[in-house]
Amino acid sequence: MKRKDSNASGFPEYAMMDLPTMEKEILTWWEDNNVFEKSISERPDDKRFVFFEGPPSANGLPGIHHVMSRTIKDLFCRFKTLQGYRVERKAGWDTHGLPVELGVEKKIGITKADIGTKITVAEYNKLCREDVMKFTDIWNDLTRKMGYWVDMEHPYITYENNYIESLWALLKKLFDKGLLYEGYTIQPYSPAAGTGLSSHELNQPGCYRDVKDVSAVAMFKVVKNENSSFLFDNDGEDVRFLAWTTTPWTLPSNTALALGSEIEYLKVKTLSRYTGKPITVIVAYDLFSKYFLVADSNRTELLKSKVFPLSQIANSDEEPLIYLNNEVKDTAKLITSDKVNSWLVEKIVKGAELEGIRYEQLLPYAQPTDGDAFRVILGDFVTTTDGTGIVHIAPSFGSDDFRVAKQNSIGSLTLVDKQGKFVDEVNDPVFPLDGRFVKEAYFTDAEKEQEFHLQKEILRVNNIIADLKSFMSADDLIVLKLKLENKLFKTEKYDHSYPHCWRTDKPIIYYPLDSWFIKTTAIKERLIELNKTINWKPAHTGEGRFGQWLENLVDWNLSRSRYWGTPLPIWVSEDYAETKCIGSIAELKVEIEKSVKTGYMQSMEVTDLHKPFVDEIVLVSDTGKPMKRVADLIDVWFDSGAMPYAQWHYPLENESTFKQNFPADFIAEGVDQTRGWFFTLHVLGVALFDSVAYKNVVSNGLLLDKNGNKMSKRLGNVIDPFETIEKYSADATRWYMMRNSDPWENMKFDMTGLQDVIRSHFGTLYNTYGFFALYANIDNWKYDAAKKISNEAKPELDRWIISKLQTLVKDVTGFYEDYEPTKAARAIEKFVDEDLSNWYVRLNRRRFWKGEMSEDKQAAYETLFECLNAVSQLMSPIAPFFSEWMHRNLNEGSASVHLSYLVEADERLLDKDLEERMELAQRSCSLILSLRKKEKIKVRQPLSKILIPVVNAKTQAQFEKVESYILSEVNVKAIEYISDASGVVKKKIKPNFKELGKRVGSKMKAVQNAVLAFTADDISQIERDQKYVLNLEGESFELFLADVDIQTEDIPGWLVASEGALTVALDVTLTDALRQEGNAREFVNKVQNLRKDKDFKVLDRIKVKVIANDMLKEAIVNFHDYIANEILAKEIEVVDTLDSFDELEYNEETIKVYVAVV
RNA sequence: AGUCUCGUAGCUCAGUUGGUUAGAGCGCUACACUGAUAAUGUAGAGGUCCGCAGUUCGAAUCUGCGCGGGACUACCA
Repeated sequence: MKRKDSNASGFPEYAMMDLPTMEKEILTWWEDNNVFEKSISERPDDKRFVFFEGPPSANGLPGIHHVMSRTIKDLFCRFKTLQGYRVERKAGWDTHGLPVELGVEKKIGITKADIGTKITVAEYNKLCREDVMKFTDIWNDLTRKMGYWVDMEHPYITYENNYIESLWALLKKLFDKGLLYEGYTIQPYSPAAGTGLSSHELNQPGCYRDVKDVSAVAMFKVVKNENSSFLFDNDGEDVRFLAWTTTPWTLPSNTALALGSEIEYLKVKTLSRYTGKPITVIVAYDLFSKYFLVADSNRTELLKSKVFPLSQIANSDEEPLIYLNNEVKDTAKLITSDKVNSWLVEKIVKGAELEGIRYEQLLPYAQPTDGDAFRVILGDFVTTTDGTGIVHIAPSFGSDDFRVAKQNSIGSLTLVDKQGKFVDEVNDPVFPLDGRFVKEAYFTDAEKEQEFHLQKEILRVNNIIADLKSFMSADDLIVLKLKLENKLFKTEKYDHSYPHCWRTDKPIIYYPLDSWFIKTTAIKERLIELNKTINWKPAHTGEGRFGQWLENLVDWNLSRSRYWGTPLPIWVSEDYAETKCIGSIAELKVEIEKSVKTGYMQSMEVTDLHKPFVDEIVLVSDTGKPMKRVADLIDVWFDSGAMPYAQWHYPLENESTFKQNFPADFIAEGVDQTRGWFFTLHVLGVALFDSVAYKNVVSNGLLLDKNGNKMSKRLGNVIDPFETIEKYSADATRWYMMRNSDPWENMKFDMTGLQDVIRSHFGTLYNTYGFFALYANIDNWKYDAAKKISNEAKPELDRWIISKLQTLVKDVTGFYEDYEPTKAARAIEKFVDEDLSNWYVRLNRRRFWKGEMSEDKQAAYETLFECLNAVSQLMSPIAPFFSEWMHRNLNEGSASVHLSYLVEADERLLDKDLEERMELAQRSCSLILSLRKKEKIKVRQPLSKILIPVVNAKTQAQFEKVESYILSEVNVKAIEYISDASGVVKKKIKPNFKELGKRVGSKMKAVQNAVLAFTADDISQIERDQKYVLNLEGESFELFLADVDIQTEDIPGWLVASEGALTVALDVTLTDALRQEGNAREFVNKVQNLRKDKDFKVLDRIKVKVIANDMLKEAIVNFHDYIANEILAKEIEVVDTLDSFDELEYNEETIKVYVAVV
């Protein structure tokens, strides 16, 4: 930054604040002096603060939101360094995963289908490896420029062999603990492509498409037994559950029905619309009108009112409510003429009462062998938004189904194979289903044609459809079958959006697939328990979002069918009877040796743990069978969740390093990582070491544009971090982000806010420093701790700001320790702006520039120096550059502020009384200035007297100590204090609701009225006696002084202003003497401005000649010395004519003045 | 759809265990101040505290039901 002073000694002074340039200079200095390295190496090895860096994906470009999250990471690390901790920060790169694969595919113009044909897996992975690190330079550049201190020279990289080897070792530990198992889960699956799909893939554009499917409401016949008998009128009654499905092909695999426990269900007598037979159906109340004609909504309400409340139903003698064709009310007349509109509501029950009721299997092609089945269970996912409020459960074809079935020990049927065809067991004498595709879209045209002829023939032969017109899908056939068997209530076409496979364009199905899992449910309790020991910022993320997630934990599916990632180190024999989990390269080599000896493979070097190399390895089982690696890669979240271990190549080496660095004291990432990195870190910490992985975690919110929209390239509202830093500086950006709102809130990023921060905070501080440097250099003052003036010897204002500073140090340290950066930043801002700049410096300006060096001056320099020095430390975590700049300016030749040790608050320097009276002074000044303003009397015009009513001696004593500040600030000669006894003060009283409300409660209104009715005598009485007995409707209350607020309302004859309990009155009478003095000050002001215009030096002596009017003459005569002293004039001469002069506006007149340096 | 979260002045945000006149900064308007001067002060205008209902003597604050924004998870009969 451009220096103003040419001489190198003293405190540097600058021409203009230029933060971006300042930062570049500081960066160079840091690098030349290895400051970051020193900030670690100079701290003791045995006092560590452990930080984990969440690895960003180097595959994408950094954005402004990275500046946000990294500011948070950086600032707490810097803060802990100030406190004397050693804080190592190892950078990391997340390098695996689908985005990398997709990036490469886009780049070279292939699709997944081309892998293995147009390009080998080896070539493909090579490209991924090259491509993923392409932006590292840009990342490193941003890291440097934003002042984020992290070790970019020794990062952990998730694709490196050592890293992967660590992952293998950890997986093996899990395997040995029995926490790694093979199981199956319901996943999106494309039969046509023969592969499972991830949610990423399903969420690609165009995957969800609107299709028309056949939906069916099937009827499940209730088995009458003890549980269900209450649903039956007689033994012959045919009671059915209605359940809706958009995938009738899953009905043969139905094994349960799910109801909502709080949902109300109706038992309704009606007639089958297909067979005309009388049936009784169970359907949700809310959906009743969807299937049965109800005249109008009033009827629905009536229905409800007649059958409710539930508690009354049991012992109600009332007739059941019957509507027939909406009119006739007679059970006997329930007849066949109008099937849909004939109904009779008999009963209403909650879902919970129906739990456990059994029903007959709908389509008994096969029986489940893995559990009980065909029961009513309760599911929290059941709604009444559509369907019947009863959900058909096919555990193999829906994830909710699977989960709820497992919870209720319901058996399952998987009557569809991996090609998407019904298995042979679905063998129906009439309807050709076995071996056929469940979705019409899977058939080729030729197959469809062939199948159509077959269907036509068989339906004709069986006298079902004489002449079938078109192909029937599996859904159609099943619906037809149900219809014929009186198991169908209704069917219709249904439009909905359904996911399709992006490779084949065919609809996907949900299908149980083999996958490898980490059994997180086995350690669920421990995960929850240990989570409670983690300090989450904000707390609700830990308790709410994360806590809930843990409560509803499912096992972690590790398997991914991908190419570029960490291979699962598990080899299995062909019959799956034997399994080996490999935990290291060494172990793998031993196994390869064995295998080579057996002859299953050629000897080979292990150089890369990725596909396809590991897949070429065939091991030998203990019983001598060949073993192949399972094809899966693992979830990339395992990569990053394992970084506490793998970054050190632990557990294969570096045990002591690991132990020193686990668990983390602190981590921070975006809130979107709650179920990502925060979760996987936690799971692995608990599963492997029964420990939390981190003790404190800050999850920051999203960064939005200034209108609250998400930043996106499409909207063109993306903020470039490099441009922002270049233009406004990193410090201002960091400070703005931290001070604007708590980091866990979403933040609207607005450039004008950034400019405000520069102007108001950095500008003020820069100015304050500049002011200090200017005068300290004139006096050639240097800080010398040995010669310090004791605090007691310093004036009131100095002790005040020092006291304030102690509070600030204490508060800010506490805020940082609580991970509350916003509170810290705001406290610092407030101190700098309100206390230091706008009160301390403003009131003290004279002390700095007036006269020779003195002890008082020294005290002022010392005080301001100490404040600036402490502020630079306190702000250094958030604004590392500016604080460095100020610190090094203040302490010539010193080391970095980031190597310093944080000041501690000295409680002895705290003086609450002093702070209180200074606040009285500030508030008084503000009131008096507002009075002056109201009367249009400028501050330059002295006034004679202020009147302040005081309630007690202490308050008066407090005022007296700060009297001089008030008087000089508002330019008044004297303060007079009056007590109540004077009787001139008119007061008003009102109840203190907070105090009184606690005691009188509901009588508050009456008490309020009584208090408001107080006379002046009543008020003096309570002030004198400290209490007052109040009579209210025969009861008496003791009212104490603390129960009321008494304020001065008016002082007759004075100009009065009040704020809370503080009242000031101002005497605005102007005497001649006052007027003359005012005129003198006016003249001084004008001449001072002239000096400045003429670029006189601050210390230049001048001579003055003036053609004065009478008003000015008088002032010059009576206040000659004062004027001369102020304007540094050796002589002031009143003359009649002037050859050369300047014109000055003086009290609405123009005067001629000549000034010159002598 | 579920979970979490946010909603206070034109903008960005405070607002303690509920307490009666809801605050700050910026911006706007007006007026001052002036050897910190591309700084500063004072005043004014500006609010259905997202809505409705409830609890209470009293609700921005507590409860319920909605509305709107956002995130995550899920995509389901």
